[in-house]
Amino acid sequence: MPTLQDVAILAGVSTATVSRTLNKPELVEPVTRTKVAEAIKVSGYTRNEAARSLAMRSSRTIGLLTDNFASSYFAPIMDETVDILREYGYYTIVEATGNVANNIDPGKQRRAWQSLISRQVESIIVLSLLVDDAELENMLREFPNTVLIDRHVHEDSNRCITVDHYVGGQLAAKHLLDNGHRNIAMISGPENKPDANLRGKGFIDELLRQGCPIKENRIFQGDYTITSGTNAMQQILNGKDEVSAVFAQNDDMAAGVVNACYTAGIKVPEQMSVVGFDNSALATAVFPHLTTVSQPLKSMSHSAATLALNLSQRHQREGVLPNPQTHFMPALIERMSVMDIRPKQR
Amino acid sequence: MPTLQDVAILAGVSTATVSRTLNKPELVEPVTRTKVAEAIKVSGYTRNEAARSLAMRSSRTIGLLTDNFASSYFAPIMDETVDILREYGYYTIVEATGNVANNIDPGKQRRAWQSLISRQVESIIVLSLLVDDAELENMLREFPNTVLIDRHVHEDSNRCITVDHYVGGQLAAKHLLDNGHRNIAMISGPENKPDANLRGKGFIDELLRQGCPIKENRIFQGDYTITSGTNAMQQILNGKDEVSAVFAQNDDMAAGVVNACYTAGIKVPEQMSVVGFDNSALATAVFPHLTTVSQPLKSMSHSAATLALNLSQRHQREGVLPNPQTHFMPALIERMSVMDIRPKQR
DNA sequence: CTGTTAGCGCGTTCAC
DNA sequence: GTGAACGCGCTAACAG
Repeated sequence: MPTLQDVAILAGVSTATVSRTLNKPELVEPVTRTKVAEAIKVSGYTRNEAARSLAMRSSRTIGLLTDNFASSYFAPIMDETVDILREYGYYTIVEATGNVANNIDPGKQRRAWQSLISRQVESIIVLSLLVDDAELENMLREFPNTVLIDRHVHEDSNRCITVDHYVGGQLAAKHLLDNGHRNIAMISGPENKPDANLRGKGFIDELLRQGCPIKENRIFQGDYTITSGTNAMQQILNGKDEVSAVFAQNDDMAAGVVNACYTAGIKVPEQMSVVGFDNSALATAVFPHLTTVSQPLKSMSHSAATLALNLSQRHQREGVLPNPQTHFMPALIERMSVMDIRPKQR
Repeated sequence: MPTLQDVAILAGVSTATVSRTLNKPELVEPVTRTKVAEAIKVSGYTRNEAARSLAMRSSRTIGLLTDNFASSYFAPIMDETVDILREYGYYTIVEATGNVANNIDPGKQRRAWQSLISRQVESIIVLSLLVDDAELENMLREFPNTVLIDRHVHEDSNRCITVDHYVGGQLAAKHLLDNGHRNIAMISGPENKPDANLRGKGFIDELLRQGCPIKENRIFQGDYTITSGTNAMQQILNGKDEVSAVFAQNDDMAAGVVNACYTAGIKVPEQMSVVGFDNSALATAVFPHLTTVSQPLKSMSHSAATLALNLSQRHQREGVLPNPQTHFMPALIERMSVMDIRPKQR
């Protein structure tokens, strides 16, 4: 690997000049500029970011901490964030804790996080459902330049991107009610997850408010996995309870619900309506395409990136970007999995 | 951020000693060792990987280049590879080119790749369907320490992990034939992709070999997306051609096929059998669960990681690992989307 | 506009 | 077993 030094000699200038043509070309004579450019080309020089970071006391990189690549509902956020950050000349390094659903390993979480810090990231965006609250608190304390997406540990709105899951739950309830459903079941996400709890609470409250309280025995526990959705639905079906609609607190479980229905010979939406949550890739992969509650991932990514940038060293130099929106509202996406069962009027 | 220096002062020793206790603890007196450990703890020291890379002339990191996080069939490979590499004390830094299906941007590809190189990765694992062959050749030339997963540009088996797609196609054909299907259609992947072509060729050849050649007009062009599967299947259905089974060259398209069927009131597998390819997460999300051809992703990841390690600087020092298997065979996973239509025997 | 010089934080000889 | 000194590749003053 050729170094700045090599290029300098080749171009017959000093290393400082090469560095300048690379970083502040306007400060260097056009003639030497091309001379240097030439030397860079023929030598195949690539700058050493490690050395650069050291010298600048700034890595110009931000870290993204996620659970795992395979089951991330948030893959679109990752793509978007990386893109935005790159526009601002920032690197993103993404680390996965390797946690999968119920198999979480705090050791790996910490190592992944440590790895980001030792790479001198200027801030960290946490995009994880599986790092628990206590651990998150620790991370926040040890490394304050942290932006949380959809986690509520810290109340500083400068560090948290949030979505109103409660409203999301309400949206789901309203939609079902509007379509004439009265016998409604719900499949919850993991018990200890605030987002899941909020979705449930919004749903239940709205049902109650509209005079159609949900029955206790129509609430089933799931854990956001497809199979948990399938299992819950089987219970519902076996119960011989006359349910006409189900709200699954995420799309994976909703897909499981659809599976259970068809396996049992129940048609969706003709005999069973289902509403999901997240508007994940699955929603348009299964039949029928899922009516679901979507989060504005793109906007959220943008805010997260902006917040991370503002927290970084850039802050002190080029000034901060205007503070972006941090609280977002979900929206109901109407597709094919809910049927209007109101009596036809003529 | 505290530095080695800070720790040294705090512990009342030299920086060299701190460095040693960190990297070669056996060379330092137990007493001072604990003294240093203490100082590290109270100061909250984290080592600066940038400085370390510089001094060691080695980053101990390998790069993973992929298309994007959102639509990657290879997410499991990424998770697995990162895990393995970490076991060997190696960092993985993953970059996405941001390319999506038909929207590929060579500029972004190159930037993502450059970014890896400037971070001094010791080798690169390419896990991409969307970087084209010519570009791949360039990368290989400029940076030879590259491992290719499921791409065949370079014939060096030390650098290529391959899967036998041809055999995969055969497997799909055999399975359909074994279940009594004779009127079979196929939906191809992108035209210019060798993997897709091979899957198709294996399928067609096997059908021919068993005396049941596929009709020209039963081959439809897709592009690996769900909607392309749906569209192709609609054509098949509209054609009033008596097809009893469809082979989709990947699971996404197979999901699209199932969608089209149910939309048209055709039951899968009762009225239409379908076989997919990849054994992706989708395969067990849709109804019915897809019978599909799977690639041994875990083994492939292991090989890729090993190859990357052997190519890295580690090579010259600690010696290389035994060369792993590089060519893999797919397997048919039987689930619920194919029906046996052979006449019942008594 | 360009060259000289001095570190950034760490690993590594080489003396002691 | 430990410390002093040097250098990795680069940027950032400061002169000129």
